[in-house]
Amino acid sequence: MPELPEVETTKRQLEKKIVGQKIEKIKILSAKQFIGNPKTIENLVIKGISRRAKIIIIQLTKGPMLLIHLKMTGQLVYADKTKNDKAVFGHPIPFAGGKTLPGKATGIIIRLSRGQIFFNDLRKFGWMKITQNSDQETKHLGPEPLSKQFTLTYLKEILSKSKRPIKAFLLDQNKIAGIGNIYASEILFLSGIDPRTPANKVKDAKKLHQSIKKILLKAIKYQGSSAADEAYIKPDGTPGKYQNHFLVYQQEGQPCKKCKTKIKRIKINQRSSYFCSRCQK
DNA sequence: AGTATCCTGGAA
DNA sequence: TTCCAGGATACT
Repeated sequence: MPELPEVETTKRQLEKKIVGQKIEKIKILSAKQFIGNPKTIENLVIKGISRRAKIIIIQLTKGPMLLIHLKMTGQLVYADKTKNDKAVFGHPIPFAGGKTLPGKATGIIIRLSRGQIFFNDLRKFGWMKITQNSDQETKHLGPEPLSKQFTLTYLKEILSKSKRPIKAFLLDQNKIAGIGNIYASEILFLSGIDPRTPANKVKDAKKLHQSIKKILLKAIKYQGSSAADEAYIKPDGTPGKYQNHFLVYQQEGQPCKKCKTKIKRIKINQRSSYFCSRCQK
């Protein structure tokens, strides 16, 4: 699930907690989700944490990095060490909202000097990967939409080269990195663009460019979206709040916030797309 | 450009 | 029982 705003929120919260801590032990419960030999990064110290598109990058002393992709249902939850879990690593500990960790979806546990990170992922699409060089995973990605590299000129240029529906186009990580299914719909509503419009037929690229930045910044401000089933929660175990501000996503049948027309849901490339047929042309 | 696939569970 | 879900890739 997590898209740029959720991954950015996760990165910011984790940063405050884990930088400077030593990785003591990695426990893998879901083998296919961990790529590399965990022993090679045990006893290394976390130097920093960053984000590229939807990938979290944890930098370690001596060079290696731990890359993490949450895919649809991944969560990274952090718990400080308490008297309860001091003795037994991986032993269930009480957590926010009456939950216990590890839970059924916990696939990987990283024990740090002063706490633990739980990687939970119901659908098991997410992964962690040890690498010396993140180029392989990031070189194909387009610019970060909130960076200076993402200019109006660039957007116009890539739009002109594609006939794909603009909704599918926005999900293409090679063009712009970090937008996912929630925010693609939100962005197009704010832009007043029908999601089926071929990319090269988009008239107001400037409006689209502004809307991409606006929506992503607003979603970061609200710490991401925890839609329906809490597939996404923040490292502190609590949900984000952008779902309380959805313009069209998951609003099928609800009145459009601008004109009261019922919001429609259609499939574009197998993915639900929400829009107002009156406001978006 | 489309479709199938990795997985699990909740809702219709 | 079928459909649906914040992602991305490997195929035809």
